[in-house]
Amino acid sequence: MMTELVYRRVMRDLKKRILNGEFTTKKLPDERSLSATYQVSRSTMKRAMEILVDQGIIFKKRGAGTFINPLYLKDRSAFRYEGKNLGITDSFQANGKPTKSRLLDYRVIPATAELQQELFLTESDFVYEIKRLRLVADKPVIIETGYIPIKILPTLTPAVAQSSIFSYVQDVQGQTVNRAFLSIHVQPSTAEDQDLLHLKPIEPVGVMSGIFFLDDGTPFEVSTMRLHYRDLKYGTFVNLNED
Amino acid sequence: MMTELVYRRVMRDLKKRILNGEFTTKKLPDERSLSATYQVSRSTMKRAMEILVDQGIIFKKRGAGTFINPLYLKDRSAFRYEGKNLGITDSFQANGKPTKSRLLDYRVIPATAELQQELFLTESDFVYEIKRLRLVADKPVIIETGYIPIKILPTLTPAVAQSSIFSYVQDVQGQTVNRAFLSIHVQPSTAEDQDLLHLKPIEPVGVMSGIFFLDDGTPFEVSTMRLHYRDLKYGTFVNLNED
DNA sequence: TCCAAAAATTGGACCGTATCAATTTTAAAA
DNA sequence: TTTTAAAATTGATACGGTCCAATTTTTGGA
Repeated sequence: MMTELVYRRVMRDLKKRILNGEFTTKKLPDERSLSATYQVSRSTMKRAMEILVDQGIIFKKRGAGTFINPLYLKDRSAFRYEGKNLGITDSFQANGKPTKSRLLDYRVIPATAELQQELFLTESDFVYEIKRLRLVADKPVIIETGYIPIKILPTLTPAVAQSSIFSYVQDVQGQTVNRAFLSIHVQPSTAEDQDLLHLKPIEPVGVMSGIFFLDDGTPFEVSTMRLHYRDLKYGTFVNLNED
Repeated sequence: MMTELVYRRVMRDLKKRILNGEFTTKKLPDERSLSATYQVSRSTMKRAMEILVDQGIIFKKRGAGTFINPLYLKDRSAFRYEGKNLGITDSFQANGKPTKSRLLDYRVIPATAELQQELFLTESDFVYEIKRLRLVADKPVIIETGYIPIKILPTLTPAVAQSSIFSYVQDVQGQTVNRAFLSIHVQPSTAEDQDLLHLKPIEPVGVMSGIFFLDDGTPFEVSTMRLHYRDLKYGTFVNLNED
């Protein structure tokens, strides 16, 4: 069992205290005092607080102090924007939706030059090529083509590929897929798109492609998802001051 | 003029070097060497690199090293809605081509139910409705509609609305817009879309909408951009398991 | 040659310090 | 009382260090 990291413990506790309304003034104690009460260094305290800042729960003003975002307490559900954009999270994680999956293709091929690049492989490496059609309520929604290095998942079978590969990874390897680099765009549809996704010839198709990483940073899968444009929904928080 | 922060200088330089292809092996020197060459502490080096990790440009593997995300270098799209350039309200760049902005509409209206939700307003609140057409090389590319509460920016004028609202906020209120919730989808086009963006009736339109927040968490603006679907491109780094 | 153990490498967590900048508070002056 | 200047507060940046965990490389023995 992994011992919980200090800054996460502090972060969680502080968050809990905020939600419990322990800070009636809407102002938190200063960093130095907080780090003293938690018996951690100020750097760790800052790290914990920074996460809450990113979540929009608190904000800091140099020279003045740290304050609780009143809107957060007022209506926390409004801060959970996830409800609006089930688009992608759904296809990442198997969260209880009535989705089915049909295996269109499943084979092992040598890694192409492009795949070698993207998954950090060599010429001698092989990958699974997995093509699936995802159905929601028996309607085809996503055509997904994914490539996974054999050496990462030597025990993969078609049966597994048909259901959730990600949870399989978690079971077998104890690792989670939790980061991805995604690129989203829309392009003219192919005949196959039109056929499977019920698109008219002139209608375009939505494409989400990206690399998925394991906990430890290993590139795990390269995947392209093609979907009806009406299903292309994506929402995210963006920090604007990072350039 | 503010002297540039050390970690930002290092971050920018490293980013530049990566994009220039200086690290052919797709592997960066280790943190300790890098901090030595940049003459900064390891903590500062980590801070600089962490930003690039968040941007999806590099990723790290403990014990192994730091690597360049191969997808990042490839597929650089026409528009990059990243960082500051995420300019729904403000500056967005298009490969150095000259962009113009035409004010289509500017009025004050009562906040609709939806706006009340998104901007935390009440029935008695009013908002500016600002509609602009953005042109790249004299061709209309984006139809943008934004809503800003009067009580946040009582002094806004059409002249300002045509140029940069964000920097205006900074000047007048000393606040920055530094976070946004951005959502992307595609929907059937309206007659106006078809007209302005040269879409055929059956072709859909790309929509990017965002809620922008000030430092203190106040929602500052709701904005919607409608654009030709071929221009709808977005790259992002996703973290799935956050508390 | 091959394999397992040991060593070196590399990123992660945490600590503590010094200095600075923005803001608020206090004290002094008008 | 009001205004102004100094002092204290508070978060931000930057430094450098220790220890640890994951991975890779080297080494030594079978």
